[in-house]
Amino acid sequence: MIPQVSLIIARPPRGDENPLNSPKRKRSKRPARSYFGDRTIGKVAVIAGVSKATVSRFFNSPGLLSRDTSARVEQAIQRVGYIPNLLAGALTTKRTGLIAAVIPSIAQSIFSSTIQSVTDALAAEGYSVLLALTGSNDEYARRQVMSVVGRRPDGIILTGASLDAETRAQLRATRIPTIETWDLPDDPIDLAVGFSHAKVGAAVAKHALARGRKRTLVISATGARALERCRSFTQTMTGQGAPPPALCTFEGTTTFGKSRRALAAHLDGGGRPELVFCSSDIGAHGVIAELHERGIRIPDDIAVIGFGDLDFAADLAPSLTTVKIDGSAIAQKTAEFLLLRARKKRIANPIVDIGFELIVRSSG
Amino acid sequence: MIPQVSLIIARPPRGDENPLNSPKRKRSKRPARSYFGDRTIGKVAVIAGVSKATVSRFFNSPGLLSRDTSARVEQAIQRVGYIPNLLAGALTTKRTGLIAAVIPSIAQSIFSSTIQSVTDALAAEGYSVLLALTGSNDEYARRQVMSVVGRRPDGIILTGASLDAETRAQLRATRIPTIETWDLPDDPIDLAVGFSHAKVGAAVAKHALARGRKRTLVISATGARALERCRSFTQTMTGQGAPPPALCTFEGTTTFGKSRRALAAHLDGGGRPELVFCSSDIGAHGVIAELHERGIRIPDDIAVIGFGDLDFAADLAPSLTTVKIDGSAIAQKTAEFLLLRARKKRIANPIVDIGFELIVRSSG
DNA sequence: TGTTGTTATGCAACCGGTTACATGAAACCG
DNA sequence: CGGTTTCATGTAACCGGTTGCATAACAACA
Repeated sequence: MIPQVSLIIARPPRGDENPLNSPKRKRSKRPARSYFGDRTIGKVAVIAGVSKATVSRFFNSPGLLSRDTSARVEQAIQRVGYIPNLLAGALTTKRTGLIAAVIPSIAQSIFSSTIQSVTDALAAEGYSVLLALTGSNDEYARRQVMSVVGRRPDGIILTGASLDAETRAQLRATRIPTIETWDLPDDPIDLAVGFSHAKVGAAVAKHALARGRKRTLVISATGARALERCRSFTQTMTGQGAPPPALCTFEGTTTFGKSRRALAAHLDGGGRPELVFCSSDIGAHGVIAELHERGIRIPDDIAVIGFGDLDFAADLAPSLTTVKIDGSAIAQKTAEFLLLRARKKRIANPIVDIGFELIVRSSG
Repeated sequence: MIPQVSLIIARPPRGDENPLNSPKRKRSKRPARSYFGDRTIGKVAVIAGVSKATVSRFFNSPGLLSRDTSARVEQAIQRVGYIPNLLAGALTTKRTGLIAAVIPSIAQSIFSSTIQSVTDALAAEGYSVLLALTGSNDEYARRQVMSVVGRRPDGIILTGASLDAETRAQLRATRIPTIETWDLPDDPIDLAVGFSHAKVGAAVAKHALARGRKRTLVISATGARALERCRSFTQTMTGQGAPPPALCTFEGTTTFGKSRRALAAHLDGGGRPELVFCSSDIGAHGVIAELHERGIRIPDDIAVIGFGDLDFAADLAPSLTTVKIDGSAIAQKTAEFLLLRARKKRIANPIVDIGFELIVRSSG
């Protein structure tokens, strides 16, 4: 009894008059109202004079309801301004309608248009995209991924993030459909849609050699994939008797300025490459600007090759020779895979090599 | 006693043989297993020999548990490989830890770095970002926003999207903290962090006039904000006796190529502006490229002014005169606002003008 | 008219957590 | 040493939906 008294004293929240004689008053209502107050399916049901189940069916299997009921429910929904709580539904159905996109950065990233396409494609099917930015810190990436898993997405798209073996194993253990894109890992977690960075490096090297350019410079970010292209470029060049390429790298994302200054430093240091291979078109753009400034002719004195075939590549002067990756094809295949998994269909070939194309324009 | 027996009989988990004599068999188990199977808080609790509540407290108020219990729970978590289901928790707490970012596009958008910063800042507090891409279609934007609301985010960040009055009203009615960024609407939904596009247009116009340039060309995307800058630029110019600026617009996002071709067309059509004002640095970049091609001197013959102070602006040749918006300050204030709202603190000044800066470099 | 389907709905048991309140044990106090 | 706190934990009622099963009302059929 005494605790009861102390309880009454401790709780004079709102109006609450008349708390007398309720010998075993059960839990008073929870405090934290959601912003939605009581605009729930239950309220709609009461107003429409039907059960919660019927309102639920109004949304999920409208065909079951009679014309009359359907109309009453619809009215009630309007009156209340009801918007279904997708979280609550997801708890039962085990389908959150969430797709996680894990990506190092969205600011001027080569991947962002892929994410854009995937998001568009999936939005049409009612999915929303959860964004997880990993930066280039591995430990941080791990935490981001685990946090994402806690939200039980229906799918995870990994793009450009490098995860350690343990995180990959944990991810596999969740059994969440996972798609690695823009790469073809040796040991995929689940599905993969990408291309071989090694082949890209080799193809560019062969092109350079075919044009008789042997002294080369690589300007690259330090991402694992960019370095892989660089490695195979180097290997192919030296394999054909060319001298090992010079290498300038920088941390983080590629920018126009970083790349431009990298080239400037190299030239000032006495470097005289016949060809510069950049890890991104953005970098190539910076290189072209610097060469222009110095009055060096492209490609006669120095050829330039980029990566990505970004929207401006064809419009540069000279137009940029680069490697085109069909990002929207990756996006499309990725969306398709996710939908197949959602429908529990078998996927015959879970690893898709989307290929790439060396687009030879005037710069090299 | 009987329930015990029936329980034993009723549960021959697999193989479902022997369904005899269960007169009122209760609901068989639900079909759709989640990917996580039964790795739930309940399982952990059983293994650790405690109640679900205790496991929950292990995560949410670890201080309450005894050293011993805490250790046992932790072990059980490890053994099970348990990852808490944030959705389930959110249902009770009414805090989803989700922040929705509504934005027209992330591919090469001036806003994407703001989203990036906000995401980083909020990730540290345990929030995840839900991405909603609206495109430039109003109806589509409306649907995206409503779909987002169904997920009950703890906050909504509106950037660059234009919503009709009804959608805005609905959004206000949800009482979800909403921040409009990169703009200062007349009638904000809730909070706003931005700057006046009209003032930007006016400032650029005054700068042009101060340098004696009267014949101008505006190359702009058709977004509401870009047009607003254009409008006030025009008004200020004509107000000072200059002729009305010529105007080239294009739909969708600004690209290097679109902008470059727009200028080319204008010049070919006989236009002879003294200054070109672009709605984006990307566009200005294209303009500079075209002027270079034609051997037109910048800024002596034609000056160029951009918008955004993107990372390459200072590195162009000539370096680009542009309007700098402190996107990370917007992001920081936005994150701060959201956290304040989450903690139910009062916000003294809900509309923040972050200002802008005209950065005069060599191009104009 | 009794039987058997259909249809449209309601009932209530979940989903996987959180948390107000209850409880038992140990610590503290005069 | 009885009474009061404090501490650690358990119990069970939610959160807001979904859905298997039951049922009532009718139509169709023999």
